[in-house]
Amino acid sequence: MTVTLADVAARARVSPATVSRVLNGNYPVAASTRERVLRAVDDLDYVLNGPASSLAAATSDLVGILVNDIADPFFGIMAGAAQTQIGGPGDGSGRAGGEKLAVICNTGGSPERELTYLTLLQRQRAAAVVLTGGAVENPEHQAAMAAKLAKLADAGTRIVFCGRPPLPEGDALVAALAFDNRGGGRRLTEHLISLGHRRIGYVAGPRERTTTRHRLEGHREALHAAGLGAPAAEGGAGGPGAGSGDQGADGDPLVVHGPYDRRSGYEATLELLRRAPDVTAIVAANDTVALGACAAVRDQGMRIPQDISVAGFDDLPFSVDAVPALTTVRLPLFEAGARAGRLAMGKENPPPGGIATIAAELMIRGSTAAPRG
Amino acid sequence: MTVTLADVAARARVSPATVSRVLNGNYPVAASTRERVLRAVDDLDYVLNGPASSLAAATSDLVGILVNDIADPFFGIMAGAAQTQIGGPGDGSGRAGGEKLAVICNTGGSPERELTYLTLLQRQRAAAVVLTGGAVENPEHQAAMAAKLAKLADAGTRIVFCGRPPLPEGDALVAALAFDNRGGGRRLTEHLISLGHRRIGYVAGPRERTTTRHRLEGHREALHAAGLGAPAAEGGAGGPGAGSGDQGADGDPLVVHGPYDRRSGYEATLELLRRAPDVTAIVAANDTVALGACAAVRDQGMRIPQDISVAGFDDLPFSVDAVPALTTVRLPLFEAGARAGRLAMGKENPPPGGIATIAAELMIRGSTAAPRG
DNA sequence: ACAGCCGTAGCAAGCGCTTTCTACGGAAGA
DNA sequence: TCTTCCGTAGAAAGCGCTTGCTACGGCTGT
Repeated sequence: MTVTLADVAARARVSPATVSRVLNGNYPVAASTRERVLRAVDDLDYVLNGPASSLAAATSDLVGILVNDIADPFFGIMAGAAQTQIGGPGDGSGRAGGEKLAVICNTGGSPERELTYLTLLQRQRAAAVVLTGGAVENPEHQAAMAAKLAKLADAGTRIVFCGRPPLPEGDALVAALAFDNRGGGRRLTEHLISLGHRRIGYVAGPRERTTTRHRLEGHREALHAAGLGAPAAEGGAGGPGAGSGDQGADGDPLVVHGPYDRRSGYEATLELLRRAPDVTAIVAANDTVALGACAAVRDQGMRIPQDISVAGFDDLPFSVDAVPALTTVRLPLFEAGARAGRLAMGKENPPPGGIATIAAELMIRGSTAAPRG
Repeated sequence: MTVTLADVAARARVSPATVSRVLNGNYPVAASTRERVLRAVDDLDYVLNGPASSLAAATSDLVGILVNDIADPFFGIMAGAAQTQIGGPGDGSGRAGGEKLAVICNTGGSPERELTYLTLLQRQRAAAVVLTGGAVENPEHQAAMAAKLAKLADAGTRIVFCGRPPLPEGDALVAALAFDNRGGGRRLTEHLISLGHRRIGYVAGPRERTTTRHRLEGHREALHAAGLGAPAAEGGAGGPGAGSGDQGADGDPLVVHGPYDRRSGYEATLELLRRAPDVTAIVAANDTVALGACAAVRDQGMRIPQDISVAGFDDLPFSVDAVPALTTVRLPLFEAGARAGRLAMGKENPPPGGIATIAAELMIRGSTAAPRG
């Protein structure tokens, strides 16, 4: 039923070995023979059997891209950009050789699924794996990840981090592209402070996430530098047994944690406004959350930015269209994703030290202004 | 270096066949033996070799999901939902059996890449393929797609369409979930007409796209029904050699085509306003385009909806947060994606006739209102 | 007590491809 | 003219797993 290499070989009157070599193009084959083989391939409509090929060659052409939530453009943009460098033609060069299949895996932010996907990828002998987004800061999980990644790495899989810091036990085998979340967070809050804000609410992302922590730390750095610091809750690996409440278990009433979604932004903002009616600005963990925050502020009958300023993070495409346009921190998601893709393909050399920090740029727009006289 | 089935077998003092059967769980194995094997697997940290397994079993656990643009939440939501039903655990049942690896492939809307991915998937002997989004209405491409899909289908790959109509030569092997784009488009325009609008501009998606055509047809149906029809340009497979201009080559000056992105919405709206300064409403091909349209309207110094109404399509998450909130047509993207995933997994029976139409719901919000007296 | 079964486990034959090693013919060098 | 070498093609040995078929006890039925 299905056409095999041998069928093609028979039709081209050559040996299977020759057909394989023509297809892989890594061995000298006379032009006339090649042509005959190619014609046979065409005539028979032959399609290589991937599993068989991978088995024999001990490598596959799969590249995994792990994301927390593919419905979120933050990840969609990075994943799409990475795929640009990995799969299909489209690089204009026609049916180029480096054809790989990019596999986007949606972990939903769950550590178990992350590990499961890594196993699945290991099972497929993936050529490379790109890990995007923030990592979960759970020692146990991190250890499991490190072990798994080490195993993948020495099975020949290239590992690339994109927008997340490398694991503590970072081995030299990985390349990492980390966003300057801390610096971006700091500059954003500095901007607010320079406008005259003194009481700033912060809608943070989920706890135990590097991204969440770094952005929040940047925020606090700015606050402290301006002498506005809340009780310092920094350093250490987070207080033990902080419970799961959204309440500022850090002891800081001006910070509320929640998932990275609109609803969380809405509710956390309401909570913040209840706790501290005197806040004049709200910083959200990301743009999506900021949108929810804006809605909440508006529903409370306040105007942005006259009554209260709101800022986001990421500069997703829709942020410029918010009304007023959202002040935020721009992360070059597409560029970073593309670079990660290139790194995964071995098309680009890893940065010195294996890790590069990607700058974040403050985008000042209409949603922030000086507090009312 | 790498642990193989045989190693596990040796350690468990059984034959490789037995280990395989324990792992696949499709053959009776005594409990005690199973336990011994499982322990050996654990001890050795064994990971199945996917390619070898796929080769021997002539099936793989890959499921492909084709999307036009993964950075667009429209696709991200569907893909994520589908993956929910396909990959990883997370269904609460722990390491269930039906573990599959969902592969999201980003075609960028390009026919060639679509075909390329299908070939790659065919090469991997994918268990199923989910095609999302509108199809390109190019006879040649459609024929190629039909041929490719037929080949996939009789290689045992399940084919599911999600949010796109099945191919003309629809064989019974596929299940299709089609959005009621035409009906949604019609109701949206009817709503505008009922508010009193008579001159309605339309920012359409790219030509040669089923989605674009259906939404536009719905719009025109409503117009005609109200006796507002422009020169009827319907039926037929589109005028030949219409050139590539954005201009209303259909002959309808109130319609401008462009890609499904914000920028296109912005520019097309400017063009529309120039051509017909008397329009009182603008319907966009989708929400993203609508955001661009809103920006353009605002930049022209007009207010929404007092001076001009704007409507979108899809009801993406950010639409409710636009200011004013966007009137649009809600498509149950998540539900459809999940259902497609289930269909792909064979967890759900295909709808009668193989094709189901998914209803679109009109969401009336603040961006549309009666035109100024 | 013996034939016949059922429940389990092993044997061995591939699955379709890659790749090392060998072979062969002709061109170039001696 | 004979040897050497290069360019090119074939033979064959796996890659690690699945699975049809066979084999072997102990149970049941008569």
